[in-house]
Amino acid sequence: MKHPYDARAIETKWQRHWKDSNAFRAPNPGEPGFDPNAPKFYVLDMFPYPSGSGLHVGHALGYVGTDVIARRKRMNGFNVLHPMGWDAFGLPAEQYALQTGKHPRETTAENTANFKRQLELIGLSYDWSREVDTSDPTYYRWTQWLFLKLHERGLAYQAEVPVWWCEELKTVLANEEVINGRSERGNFPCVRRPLKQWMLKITAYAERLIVDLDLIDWPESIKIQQREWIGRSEGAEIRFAIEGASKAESTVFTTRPDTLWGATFLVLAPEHALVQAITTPAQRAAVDAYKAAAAAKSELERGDASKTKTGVFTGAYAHNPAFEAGDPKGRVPVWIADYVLAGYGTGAIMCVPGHDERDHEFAKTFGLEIREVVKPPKGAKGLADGVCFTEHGTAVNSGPIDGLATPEAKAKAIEWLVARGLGKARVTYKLRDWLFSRQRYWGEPFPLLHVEGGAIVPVPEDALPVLLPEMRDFKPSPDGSAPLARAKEWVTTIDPRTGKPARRDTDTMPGWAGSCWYWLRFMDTRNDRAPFSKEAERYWGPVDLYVGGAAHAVMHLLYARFWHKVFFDAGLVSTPEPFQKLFNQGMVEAFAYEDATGRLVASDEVEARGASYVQRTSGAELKQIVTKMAKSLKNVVNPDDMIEEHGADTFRLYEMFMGPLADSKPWNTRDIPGCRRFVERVWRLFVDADADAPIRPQFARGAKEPALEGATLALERGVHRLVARADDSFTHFNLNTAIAAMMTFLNDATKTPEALTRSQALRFVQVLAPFAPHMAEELWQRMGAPGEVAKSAWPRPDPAYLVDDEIEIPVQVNGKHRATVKVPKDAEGPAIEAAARAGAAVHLEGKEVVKVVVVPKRLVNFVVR
RNA sequence: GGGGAGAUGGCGAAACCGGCAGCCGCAUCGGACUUAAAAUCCGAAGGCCUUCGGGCCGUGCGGGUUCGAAUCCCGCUCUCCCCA
Repeated sequence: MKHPYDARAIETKWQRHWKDSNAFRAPNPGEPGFDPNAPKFYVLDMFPYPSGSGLHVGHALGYVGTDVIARRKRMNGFNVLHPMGWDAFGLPAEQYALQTGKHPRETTAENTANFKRQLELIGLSYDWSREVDTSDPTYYRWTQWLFLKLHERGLAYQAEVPVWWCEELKTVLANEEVINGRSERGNFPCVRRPLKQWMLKITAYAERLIVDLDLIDWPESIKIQQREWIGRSEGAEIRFAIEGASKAESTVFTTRPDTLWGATFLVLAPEHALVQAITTPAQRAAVDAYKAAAAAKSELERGDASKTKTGVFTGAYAHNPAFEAGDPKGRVPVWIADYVLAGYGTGAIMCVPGHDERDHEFAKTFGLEIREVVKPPKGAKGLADGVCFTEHGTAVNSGPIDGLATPEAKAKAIEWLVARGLGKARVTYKLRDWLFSRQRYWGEPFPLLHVEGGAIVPVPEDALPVLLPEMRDFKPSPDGSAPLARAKEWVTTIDPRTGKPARRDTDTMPGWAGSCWYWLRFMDTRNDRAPFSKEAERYWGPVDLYVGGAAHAVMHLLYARFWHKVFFDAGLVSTPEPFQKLFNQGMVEAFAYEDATGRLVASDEVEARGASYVQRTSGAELKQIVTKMAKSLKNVVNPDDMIEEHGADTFRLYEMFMGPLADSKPWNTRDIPGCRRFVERVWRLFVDADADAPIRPQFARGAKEPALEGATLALERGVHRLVARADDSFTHFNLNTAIAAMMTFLNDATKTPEALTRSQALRFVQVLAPFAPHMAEELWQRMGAPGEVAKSAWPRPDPAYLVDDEIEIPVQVNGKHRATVKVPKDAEGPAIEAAARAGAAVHLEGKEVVKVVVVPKRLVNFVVR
């Protein structure tokens, strides 16, 4: 064989060609090769954290998807920006380092090299000249610079915030390292303890983060999740004076100011600043004990409404401002309870046990007064029936607002409070300010100096980056201070502005920091005077299509939007939103096997016996289930192995052929040969492996084009249908249907290979090109077509070829399919009906036709009696 | 606990605006080629029944709307994902 299909040879050849010719470099405006007339398209993957285990086939799904889209967009004439980089700072590298003693810088370099090798093996058309690494000083220099922009605008501040502390490990732990109040490592008890931390004031943007969701083309489900997360609620702040000598006052937030007249007690968060001051000596011991217990709980446990309510009386009383001074109904006890969170609203609530579930439970548990102030509408159950009524109704026992429906009662109550100076309307959000400090080593140092007198000043721009000091031992210190605090020479510095001694800030930024602006750096990666130039941003921004897992629905996508909006306000970017369209690819799952007891059996111990599966050692019958890929299940599939065995083109095709990009679906290595066969059949259609010629003569340059008739005409229709179906697949991201269309065309062409023309073959290869780019390029070259298929113009389907002259129309009787008739494609209603009557005559005989539904080009339905 | 997505043959799936359910593959079975096997090519195939004409059932379950529902509405079950 002189021209066998040799995936490895073809793929190596073209990957080298793309690299050597910078085929996918996207020049910026003003650079050589930039085409100002072409529209731009910025398609971005969520960049990966380069873990030690490398890419698996699930990561590859999104990357292959965006690559197919990017390649087709180039063929559609767009300037395509399609970059890739590494979200390289973060906890896992540091934990790995603590275990192995290998510096995170080394492991990160190895891991990114491995990731890049894997991505290149897949034949992805990234512009590698724009590669970024968030842990590289040339990158984090600008992360620090942008942080200072936030700092300048008053959006970064320090606060005492509770963090997880593990006494046993003598360290601060991140949220994700604490599970049910115990350390993930070692399972030791943890407590929340206050520590001074950097916070970012994302709450200042809460409203805009909600409102601007209307500007972007994102899945509604993600928008809903973000709105939920931000959790806007309207209500009022009301001031309750505390009884006694102190002039203390407690401000509560409520969404139901109309129920003020039913507030019979207050509950403060255990951490509330007032607690200390108002607790009576008799209650002090109980209060202190309760506070200590609350500190050990996570917010989840505390907020869990199903749990029995706990709380402690402070001994103090407050005055409900709805009532006259001295009115005993206005004298309400003040409790503390852990279901009230310090960070939400004002950290204090007024309790209306008649109309709030949790307050109701609490009052019943502790024997507090329950008063009805909202009468349920007719038919609904209320306090009279022993039920806590929380919906809208009519105000009763509520003085000035009696008789009003809940919405009006709310408004009137606020008016009444404002008039008396007792409260005001307020909107509050569940969203909390963002804890931005970590007491960790492997992250961006804060570019801040603590100078004499306690002030904190930014490091001047020209002194950036503040380099992460070289340290060998970066375990957290036993006193809870950050590892950087031990880099003594690094910490001790001078303030370049005054020449006076200063101390560096020793916290580092969280793993999210680098991903808060990377899409901007990609626009102008090598800029060393600014994070990115205005010209580049104005041309490339915003990202047209952002693809990643739905896992990042809130955290990353909210943080990224927040930073982008700050940049927008600072005049650094020209759009209020960073990502115009968002698309979530599905999870790639894998089969796993469980035995009769439900125990999981590793995939490599499983053998297929026809349609069933058995355990190789025991012969026990197993059930196939679908679950995520995990090392522990031994069902992780590595793309390297797949490519080694079948080639990158087959691998890419299978990734896309599995199903719609958005769906979760199981990887099934057994299915790959189908795609492999497709690739080989394409090759054989074009190349006679035993001949001398690199391509069958009928497809070579200068080959005679047969007339458009008979089988050739049928194939011509097929090509147009193929392109139309492929185009359609790109609007819905169900690229599997484009591949199905190619297979259909191939099946047809294989039946009458001599009828296939060079022009049809070229167009087929063009459609193939985004999916199987190496083979497409090879065939394109062998056909002697000009340039590269990657840069050729995507074919357009001609509607005239999309429909046959005669079409088949189903005929139904009473909605049941009874016959199929052939009619000319433009046949009108009466003609179709006549044909249908004839076609379904047997089924109409002796029946009375009551109604006929004729949908031209679609169907006919006879309704008979 | 809250939020999101989903359920179609043995398996992955297709089906545009409500109009022939199951395109295209996998696995399976039959045939051709071969000394043989692999590869390749051709063909069958949702289930049940059949007098071989065809008939009945069928898109997680139960209702509804409609000439007509995988698709729309109401109620339920189950699965997956995310957050803390």
